[in-house]
Amino acid sequence: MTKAKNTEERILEAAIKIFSEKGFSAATTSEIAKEAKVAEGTIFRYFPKKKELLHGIVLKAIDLFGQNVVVNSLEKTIEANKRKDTAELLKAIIMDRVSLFEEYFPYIKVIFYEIQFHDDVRELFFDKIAKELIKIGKQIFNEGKKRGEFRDINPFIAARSFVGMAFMMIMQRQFFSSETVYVNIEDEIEVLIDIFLNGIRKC
Amino acid sequence: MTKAKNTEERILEAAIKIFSEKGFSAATTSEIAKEAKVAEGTIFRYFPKKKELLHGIVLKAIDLFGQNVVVNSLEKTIEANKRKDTAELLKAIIMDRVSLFEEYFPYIKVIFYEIQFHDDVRELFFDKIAKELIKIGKQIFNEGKKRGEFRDINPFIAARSFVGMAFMMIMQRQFFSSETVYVNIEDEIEVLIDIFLNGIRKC
DNA sequence: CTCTTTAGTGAGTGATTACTCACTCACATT
DNA sequence: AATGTGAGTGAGTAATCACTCACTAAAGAG
Repeated sequence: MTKAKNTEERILEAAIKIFSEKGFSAATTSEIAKEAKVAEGTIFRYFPKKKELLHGIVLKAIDLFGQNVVVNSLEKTIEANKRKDTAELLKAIIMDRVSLFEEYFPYIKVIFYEIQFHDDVRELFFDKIAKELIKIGKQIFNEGKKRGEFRDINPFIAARSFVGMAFMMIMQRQFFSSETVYVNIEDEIEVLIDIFLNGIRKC
Repeated sequence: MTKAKNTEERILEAAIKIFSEKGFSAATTSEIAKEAKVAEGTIFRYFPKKKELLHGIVLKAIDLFGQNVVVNSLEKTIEANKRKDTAELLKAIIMDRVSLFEEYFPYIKVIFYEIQFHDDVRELFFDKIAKELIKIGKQIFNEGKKRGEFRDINPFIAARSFVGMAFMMIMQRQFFSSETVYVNIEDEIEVLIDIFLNGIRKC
């Protein structure tokens, strides 16, 4: 039982590694088996089809997301909102999640890229992650709006814009870090938040 | 000769279609052949390896980009900057490129996906497209800065942020259009520009 | 100790893949 | 009319793929 759980975990971790390196289609089950140090047949005991490995990854990501992002950030939102202004709150939330984001980047990468080819992945992602993210975003945004800090901007577009800014930063850092000038990631995030909040703030 | 050029074109167009639908690895040369209405062997006369099809697509995208974006937008930048402010200029440039963007979305999709797996694609993209985009972005930004319209923000981060906002919008529209409320794309872009310019503007 | 169960194995399999090559045939050249 | 050329063909091939299954080993139950 303990051994079994361990094996399944090892297979999933290997799958995440290989999928994020090569993409779902280019990854082979034999390579995943080698990485997980199990026989190829063992994979199919736990995941009867290759695609179920992908589902396993998405489900694990949803789980991790639920643990680390939703609960935690909502708590902080409510707690910190009593003392600080929205800018500082947002900054605190994002900064707190930078390392988490980098740690789970392989998951993000796999989900983000395979979303376009697999409808089931897309639906899972949207229902379990995107909706929650949108909810949190709107919540924070509406809080600031109520206090008169923000202008009257569609909160969905605002939240999506910020995610896009952050996403592009991560992408550039991942793929073109050597070609572009290096800036400390915390400094960069401060700039992002600065641009974004100024963008939606009354002034 | 004319027939030959036609064949190569047809193969490339079929490849773009299939690659953007399934990704490079999941796409098969036989399917591309069927789509292009040539024998499978014909593909390998023009593109000896499957991967050269991918290169062909990237090169074609670079070509289209050079024709439609770089030259055109730089001209417009210089010309329009004499009368309008940066907000209007930016709006004009983006609006003008929306339909172009949607038309060439399969190219963008393929390049964006494969960039992470193929160093050669990455280098081509960076040298021929990203550098130009950064240059244009900086140019527009510095123009506004010189006039005292903008605050002192790293122009690279600013430009990248805007691209990220737009990119996320396109992504959401492509993959989650049915799940989210539909807003006219022109209105959305106005919001994006509004947030962005407010974000970098002095006030 | 025997029997049952169950996790793990890896050689084997049919299907599919990228790629080859001997071939065709509509032309142009002589 | 005879010959040469090269774009286009598609059956063929070796390699590789996801997936299967008869098996082993270990451990727990009786």
